[in-house]
Amino acid sequence: MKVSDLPAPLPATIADGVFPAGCPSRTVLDHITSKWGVLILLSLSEGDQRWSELRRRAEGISEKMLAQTLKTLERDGLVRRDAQPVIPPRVDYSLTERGRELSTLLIPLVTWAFDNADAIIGGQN
Amino acid sequence: MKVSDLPAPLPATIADGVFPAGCPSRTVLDHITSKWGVLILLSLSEGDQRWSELRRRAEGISEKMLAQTLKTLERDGLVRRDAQPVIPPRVDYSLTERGRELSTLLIPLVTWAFDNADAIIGGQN
DNA sequence: TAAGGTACTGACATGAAAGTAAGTGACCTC
DNA sequence: GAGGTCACTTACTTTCATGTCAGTACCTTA
Repeated sequence: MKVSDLPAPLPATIADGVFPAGCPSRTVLDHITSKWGVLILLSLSEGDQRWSELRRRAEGISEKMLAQTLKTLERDGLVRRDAQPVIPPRVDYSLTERGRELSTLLIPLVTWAFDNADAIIGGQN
Repeated sequence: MKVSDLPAPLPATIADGVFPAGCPSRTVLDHITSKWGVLILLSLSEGDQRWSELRRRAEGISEKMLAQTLKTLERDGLVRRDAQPVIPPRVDYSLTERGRELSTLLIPLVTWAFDNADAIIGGQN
């Protein structure tokens, strides 16, 4: 094993503690690691999408959860909502700069989960 | 259903769809993005730790949740449990190779959340 | 005339996740 | 022999995330 294989050290604030309860970072972490949050962010990292596309792509999501998750992500400044006043309605969702930043970190994680899923779940007798 | 049963390999499958409901990768993702799972993995990335140390560092966790989370992570092959038959008992927890791999992906994410938390939460009038 | 697409919202139900609190066993110290 | 330490387990309760379903407003296609 090489030294370079070791994980990068955590910032001292995080390392010691792990980090405080009730800290905003916990809330943010909860949002971005939520069941549907990850999926939405990932889906949008592929490009702008409409409500109905997201609904299809985040397989299994209910309309209520889609609305709720999008609202949270929008409030967090990760997703942009662009409603056009046409009939029938057309609403496009896209990542903000911050959202794109986040998705670049999320992608390796999800890719890893995807690659290791069989070994992890399969290896449990 | 196994991930390896899916038609296309990696980028395409994740990109398109986002990925299937009921897929093992969703389960794995749920484990590693769980509220306490992240904190435990992160804490252990700093080095081996005992039960009581983890309890302190993952601030706010109950004993029940600590036990449950550790069990899940152990089953997933991410955490190693080393119990010494001494009195009083001493149990050391550490990351497996797979766990260390994962933590290298988790750290940038958590660091990002930490760095952006104030801007995200604060920016919501 | 009816059915379907589009992007939602709101009321209600439920089930899983999480918290609370107490108990356990083997020993050691006071 | 009372109380403390350590690493848990178990039973019970509460909270919250999520699901289900119905409704809205307007237009298009069959």
